[in-house]
Amino acid sequence: MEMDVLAKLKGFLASAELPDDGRLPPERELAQSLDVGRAVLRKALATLQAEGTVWRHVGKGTFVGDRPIDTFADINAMVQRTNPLEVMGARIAFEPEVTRCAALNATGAQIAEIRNCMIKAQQAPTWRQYEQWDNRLHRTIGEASQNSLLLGLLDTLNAVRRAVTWGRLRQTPVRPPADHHSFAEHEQIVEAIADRDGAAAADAMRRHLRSVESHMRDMR
Amino acid sequence: MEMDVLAKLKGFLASAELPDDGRLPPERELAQSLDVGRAVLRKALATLQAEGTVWRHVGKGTFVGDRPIDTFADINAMVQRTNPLEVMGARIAFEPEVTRCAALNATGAQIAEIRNCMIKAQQAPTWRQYEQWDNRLHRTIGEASQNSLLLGLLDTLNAVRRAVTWGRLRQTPVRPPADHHSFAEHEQIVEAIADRDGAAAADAMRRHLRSVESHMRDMR
DNA sequence: TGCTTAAACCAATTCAATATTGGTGTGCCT
DNA sequence: AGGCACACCAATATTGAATTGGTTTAAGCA
Repeated sequence: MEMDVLAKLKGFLASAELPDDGRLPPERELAQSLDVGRAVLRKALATLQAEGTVWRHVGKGTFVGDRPIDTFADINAMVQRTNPLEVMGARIAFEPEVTRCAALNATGAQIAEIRNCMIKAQQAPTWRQYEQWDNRLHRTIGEASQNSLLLGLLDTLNAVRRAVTWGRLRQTPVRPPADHHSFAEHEQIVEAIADRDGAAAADAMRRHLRSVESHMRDMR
Repeated sequence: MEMDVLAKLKGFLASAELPDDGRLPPERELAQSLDVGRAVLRKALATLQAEGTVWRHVGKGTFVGDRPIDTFADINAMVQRTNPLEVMGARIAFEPEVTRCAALNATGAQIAEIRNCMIKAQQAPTWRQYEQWDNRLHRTIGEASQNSLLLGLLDTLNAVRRAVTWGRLRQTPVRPPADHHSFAEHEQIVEAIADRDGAAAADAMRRHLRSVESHMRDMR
């Protein structure tokens, strides 16, 4: 039998320069290069795969290194373990710092959109639409941080929040009152971001969320 | 002028059966259906969009309902969109606040375990084991926040971090030097938590992560 | 028999070309 | 002015062909 296809293969891996993603040529080409049949090459590749130095997938190819993790941040698990109080705690811990980054990195267009969301929220004729614009305001602040990972975490947080807060949508009054506490707080946040004042922005967001939290308690 | 294109459009929305994703026909078709020019239709659609009953995007179409935020709880998606610099930015924004919560809420047992992780990290004979204990230290701090949602977000952040930082494992020296900068920084963090001093804990963690970040830059 | 090779086929995936779609401008008409 | 038809653009969707790991089959060779 072909005595050491595996050794030959390892030699190839050592010598050949692989693209930065670690992909190595398809089986058919590689078999020709190494002057081996495909079946034998596959056996060697199988052992490499078994010992973890290589991973492969139909249609994608064969790669050296570790298989990319396919773990989802299980939002359902978080939802089951947490509660509205924790959600507010997490928001109070997290969002002010996101806001600080936003104040330092937001583009002019993003500041304009944040301000637009604020105005639309103030003018919202129903609570439904108010919350829609409020959500969008907070998320645009996340985008303005210019950090896609922070944005991803914020989205996760919001997904959990929506799942936890579900069902208890406010429908008591028809529309947010003109002196709704959030309006002034939103303005302070937007002002601080527009001023590029990170500390003030973080403080304003923290005050806003604390205010939301206390009103949540009042509602029960 | 066409007096009530908007009313006609709303009538269409009410009568016509939309596909379950809420997509409505493209502008050109819709204009013909309603027997209106595209420009006027666009004006009506613009108001609908402004009042939030509709969202639109180039290439996608026009949809009724809320714009779906492209929430990526998918860690792989986060990994692909982010980079090591963003990861450090997110850690610097997020972990200090988690540490603050930990200082306020940690149990005695958790403080003891955090301290234990710190000692084990100092004594680690290899970089591999050092990072293992370092990871566990940071995660125990997350547990000590007593907020399962914060912990979940921290886990997500760490999963992304591991995936992004993968492959560039340090192997230069055999073991962390005795005067490694992290050791003193870890002690400050643990002290502040043990003192129940939230602000000091957050500051210490922030200094620690900034230090890690600067050393990362030096490595290049 | 026992093992390899070559070839054909399959399903998952990628890739490139094409078609749609919202956004924008221009000229023409009333 | 304002409505309309038309042409263009950039972002997105869609489609079809090519690629790739996996599997089977048959032939070749010891």
